[in-house]
Amino acid sequence: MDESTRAKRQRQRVTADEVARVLGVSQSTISRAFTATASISEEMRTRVMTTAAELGYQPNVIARSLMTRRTNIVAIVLPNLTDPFYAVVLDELTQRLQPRGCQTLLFVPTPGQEVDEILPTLLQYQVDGIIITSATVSSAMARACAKRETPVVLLNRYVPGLEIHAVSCDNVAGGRQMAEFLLGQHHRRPAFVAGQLGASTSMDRQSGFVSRLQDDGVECVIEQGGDHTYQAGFDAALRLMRRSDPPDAIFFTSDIMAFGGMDALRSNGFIIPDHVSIAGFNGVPLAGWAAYDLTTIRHPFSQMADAALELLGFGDAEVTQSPTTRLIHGTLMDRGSTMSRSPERTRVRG
Amino acid sequence: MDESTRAKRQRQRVTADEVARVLGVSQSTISRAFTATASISEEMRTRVMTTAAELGYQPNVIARSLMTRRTNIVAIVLPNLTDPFYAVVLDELTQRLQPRGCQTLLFVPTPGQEVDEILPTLLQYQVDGIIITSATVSSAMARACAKRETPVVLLNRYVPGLEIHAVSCDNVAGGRQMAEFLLGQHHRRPAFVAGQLGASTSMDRQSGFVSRLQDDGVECVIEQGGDHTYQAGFDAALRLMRRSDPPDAIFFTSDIMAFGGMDALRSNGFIIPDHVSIAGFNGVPLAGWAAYDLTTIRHPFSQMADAALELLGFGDAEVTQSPTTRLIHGTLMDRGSTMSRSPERTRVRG
DNA sequence: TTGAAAGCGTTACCAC
DNA sequence: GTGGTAACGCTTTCAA
Repeated sequence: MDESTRAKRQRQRVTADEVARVLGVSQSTISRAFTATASISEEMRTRVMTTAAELGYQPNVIARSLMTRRTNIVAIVLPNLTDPFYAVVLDELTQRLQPRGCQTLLFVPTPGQEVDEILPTLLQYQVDGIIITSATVSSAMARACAKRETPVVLLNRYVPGLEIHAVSCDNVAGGRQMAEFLLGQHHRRPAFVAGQLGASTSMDRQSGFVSRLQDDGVECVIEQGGDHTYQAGFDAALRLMRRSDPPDAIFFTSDIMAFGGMDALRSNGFIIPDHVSIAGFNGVPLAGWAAYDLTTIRHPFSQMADAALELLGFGDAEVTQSPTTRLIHGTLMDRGSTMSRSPERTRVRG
Repeated sequence: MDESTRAKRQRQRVTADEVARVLGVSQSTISRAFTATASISEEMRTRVMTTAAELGYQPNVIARSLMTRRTNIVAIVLPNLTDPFYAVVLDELTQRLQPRGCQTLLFVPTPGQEVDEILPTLLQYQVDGIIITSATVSSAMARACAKRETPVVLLNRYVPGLEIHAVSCDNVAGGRQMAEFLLGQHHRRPAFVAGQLGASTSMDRQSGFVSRLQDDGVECVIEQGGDHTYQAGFDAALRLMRRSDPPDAIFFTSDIMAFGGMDALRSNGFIIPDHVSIAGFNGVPLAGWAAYDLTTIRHPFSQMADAALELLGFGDAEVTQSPTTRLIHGTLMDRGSTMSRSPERTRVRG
């Protein structure tokens, strides 16, 4: 390399070559100084570090990852950021990744865009792992990732038979818990507001809820919400309460829909929980605030994040695992949006 | 490269070399097929693309960026994700970056960690641009970025004299707007709840608010909130209302604090806005929901995101600009958390 | 412990 | 329009 080329490069950014030239050592030595396990004398390391600091040299992780095949980047796919549920999930994951020296690369599919479409783009970034929330992938894509040895974890979704890791709240159990709770409060005309058609999370909550109600011979009205939005919950609640046989409790498949439902009802003169009990699913922080004080099934956010990273291979155990599904139980938060329909009596389970 | 080496690599991932070998063309040709502007025959391009698809080849953007010096990654620094304000900001930015072929790399400083500390780590990723929200950097760091020709934009903060791009809501003007509005509603004992000590956003809102009040000879109580959290707002509201001279309006420096304040007051028997008017600053979606129906200054989220990307050089204009500060006016959202203190009379401004 | 040299998977430049 | 070859900035053998 002649001097003019070097000068030109230097203007751009400081490289290991540059530091080596200044110190009169080889470029390999610079690399070693920045590798914890490399064999290098303590004296040399400090010399390198000092000069590096002076010149403002920082190793280029992009160039490094070409050799090491590790980018220290984990891709996270989220359907949207406006639902506080995903904000919590992203927060939990990022807080765990950063101390491990990993950063989060965000992918938000546009509405209607399948995860399968964006996965190739995502793989181009050579990420060390992929976390996909509230969506699934084709088995072909799952194989493509496996072939590249890029671990993938589905978060908040699982697909029986699909050869892929999955971590989810136990939605069936959650639905049952809520049914049990509402039955205990002597509700007799419960309704369930579903999310997107075909979304397994919502269907599982529904099936757990409905089947537990049926155990006690209680029928359940099913209302299609359409999607997991405030507005969808808002509309669904009004449709339900305008029926000739309005429910005495509404279980929304997600908190954000419950918030919409509560606002709709209150704006229309209904008192919660006196006129109707409201329950949600997620347990986002807002559900605990006084304005909503929403009874809900709280996702085990921390445990889910821990499990996801463990399955990605970021845990303490460095074992490559065969596709595993982890179902974690949520916690019912008994709050003010629900009340017993016969407060005088204490229900005795038999 | 001998055959055994090639076989080993092939098992890992498909490279351009591999596609070239299969097609019996040079590796350069593969590269050209994936470069829109490259000169290559249409026939060859389709042949390459077909084989690439069959083999599952996708260009390695990490290797590419080593040559092009573009990673198509923009770093976004956010203090936390639990405040819905940042969820909106992140959402707006990501939605604009993705269509431009750019992805978002997230950095969340741990509490107490300065942005200056994480900037070196961030720069190692060779990102094409950096957006820092609600924080600032030292002039030394700003110079370090400038030297590397990595554009930086401060979002929701600006530092006069610092050689760095900045985009912010006009906080002084916002404070004045709110003062004007509350005066128009005949409030006479307004209070302001500040955020973190020394945060320019909060101080600017305060100074605009207070100075406009003084124009009308109205005094303002200043309450230190401490930080931008629900709990801080909760506590501050109670302190204010327990004074011997409680305010008739409370202007919180951020929506999330106002939410806490409203919940605190309602839980303690206060009626909003009858007993006291509440106002916030940010205009997050939740502020518009019926549960809070909060009067607030809505940040010009879209324009701020547009401006930030433009200053990063992602706009239509490809001009490298000298450090620019863009102040954009917010919009006062007149909602139900505030009311006129003398509804009979229409105030006539003189 | 250190230096030289061979990759890592691309793009860019130069001939033809 | 295409092939060869030199970067890009690093890590990692292999000798010394």
